[in-house]
Amino acid sequence: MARAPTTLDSFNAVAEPRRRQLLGLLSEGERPVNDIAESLGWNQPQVSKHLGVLLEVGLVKVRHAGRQRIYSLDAAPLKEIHQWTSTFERFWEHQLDRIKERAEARQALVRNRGNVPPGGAGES
Amino acid sequence: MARAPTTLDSFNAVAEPRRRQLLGLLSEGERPVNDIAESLGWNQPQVSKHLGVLLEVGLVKVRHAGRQRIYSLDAAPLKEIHQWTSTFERFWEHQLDRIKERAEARQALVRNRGNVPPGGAGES
DNA sequence: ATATAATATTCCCATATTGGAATATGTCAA
DNA sequence: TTGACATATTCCAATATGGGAATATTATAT
Repeated sequence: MARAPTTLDSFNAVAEPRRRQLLGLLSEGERPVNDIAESLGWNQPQVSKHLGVLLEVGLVKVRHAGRQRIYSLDAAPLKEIHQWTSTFERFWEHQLDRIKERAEARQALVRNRGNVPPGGAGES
Repeated sequence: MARAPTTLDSFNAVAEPRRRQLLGLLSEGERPVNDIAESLGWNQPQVSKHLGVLLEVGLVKVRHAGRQRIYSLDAAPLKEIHQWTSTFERFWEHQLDRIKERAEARQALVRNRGNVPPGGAGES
């Protein structure tokens, strides 16, 4: 089996740094393709291809204006990613606290027994 | 050029649903490989391979315990993803508000002119 | 109808993937 | 040392990628 297509979901679509860059640009406002190409310094087909992926997963919308296609951000699918990462928030939120706790535990040992366990901080 | 390797960053590592599942399991506590394989119903080499990717991007840690390797979650790298998606939070937070606003604008037009313009807001 | 501008699509290449099967490595016990 | 358990690695197939170059499509103006 191969890797899941980038058009499968927003997790895969957004794994590509250039597509994140593209979304960042569109967060400033809607834009036609050539504008984007010039702003980012990419060539036009590459822009169209990346926009195609983003379109398939619903991260952008298109509006036809004459011969231009105006692309705009539709960030809703990012909500799923945000929510998924949120379920792990507690693991990095209290990281510093836990480090502090360990340091304090070592301090207590120093005060009680007068020596420092391996890898620990010295006494005050 | 090919797609970026899954071991490049957490964005790529986490694009695979099975790896998200694995992280979810590890969020309940550290576990040896065979335990994971049994819990998820995967075969052992697959578990080792996915753990290898997660290890390379720093999403898990290993501890050797006899012939077992106990893997544990290290969610810190997910913070970057969380923060990136947060950048777009305002776009989905006020989405319902904006839909409501458009609906109200149409209602106002109906009251004023007695008809509804196609799909959008007309003159004031 | 024709030329031109704006965008999308196709073809190609080098590379990486996931899963399965088989095998290798490492660690303990007797 | 030998055997058994726990885990990692290798080899394979099918598939998908992203970039470049060339080309096709679509829409406008004359």
